Amino acid sequence: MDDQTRIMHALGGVGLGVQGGVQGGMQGVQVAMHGHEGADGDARKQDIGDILHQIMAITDQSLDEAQAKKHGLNCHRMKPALFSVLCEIKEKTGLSIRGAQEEDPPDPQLMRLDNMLLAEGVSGPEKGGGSAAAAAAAAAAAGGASDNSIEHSDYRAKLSQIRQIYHTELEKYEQACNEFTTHVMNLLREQSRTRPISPKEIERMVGIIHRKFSSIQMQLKQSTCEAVMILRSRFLDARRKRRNFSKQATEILNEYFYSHLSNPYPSEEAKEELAKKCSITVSQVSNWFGNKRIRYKKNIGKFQEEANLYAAKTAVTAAHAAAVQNSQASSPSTPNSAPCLPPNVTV
DNA sequence: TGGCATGATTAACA
DNA sequence: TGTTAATCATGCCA
Repeated sequence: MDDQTRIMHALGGVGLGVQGGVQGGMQGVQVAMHGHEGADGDARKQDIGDILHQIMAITDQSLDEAQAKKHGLNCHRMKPALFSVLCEIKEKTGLSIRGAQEEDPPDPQLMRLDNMLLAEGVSGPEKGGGSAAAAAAAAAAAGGASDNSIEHSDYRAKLSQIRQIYHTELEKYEQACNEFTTHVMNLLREQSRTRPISPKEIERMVGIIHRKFSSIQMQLKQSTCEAVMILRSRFLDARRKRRNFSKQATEILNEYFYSHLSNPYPSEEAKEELAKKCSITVSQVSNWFGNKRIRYKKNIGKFQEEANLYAAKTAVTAAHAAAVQNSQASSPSTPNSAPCLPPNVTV
């Protein structure tokens, strides 16, 4: 590091390395201070040189010594002129540095995270404790399943919890960012009394701080998204929600299947009726019949026993119905009499 | 805990 | 659009 650069470093905290700027500045200092090049020019140059050397030496001194020296320099008669010229130099070079650091375009990853959090109802206005997408997904996944509402409310509660944590953390980050920014700005303002710091430089520093904090925020957003994804898969994935139908429902479906074995294709009306009886959805009935047909066809032998069982059951039911009908026809005055089963049928 | 049962999903097809 | 066939993922039981 050459002397001039060290001078500028000591003055501005930035290694400018712009020789023309420093030299021009030094001329400017002289012109500003004296307005002319006279006979005592050499002596004044020597004076400025002394000041600059004192400034340079500050960094090598102890705190107490430096403090005393700083006070002396602050009271020096040339300080205002030298300070304003150095500010001017720094402003010029600072602009050229900033030119190379244009505003970054919006990060696509951050945009994706923001969009997702918005869609899930984590960021933005609360959508009644959970997202519409989640509600739709849950409804589509479980249809009319009885425990759907319970699980969905559980999902909403968990999502709300994630949302709350996210906002608390976000608030903390913002507060920390503001506090840190204020702190740095105060420090810079304080330092601006002894070294040239332009408002634009402060602005740039604030930008750097904000960028650092937004990268931390991005991590928060990413982990929140992951949490939502896990929650979704845990609660809303239909395959995870598979529950065996009740024994009664399976019996009703099997009875229909085996009593229509020659054509096990229930009509839409029959499906609706079965769905109502079994407390399941029509599409669940369709799924059940689809699975049953293919599995029966694949292994008739295995299902034979079941088929016989349900055939017998159907026969009993039919006989029972017929008996009740006959009984009602012969003695209408005794509608509540015990069922009369055929002698060869055991229940 | 492994294996079977079973409900759901998906691609292909008529 | 409904069905088939394959497959997945979970539930259940010995």
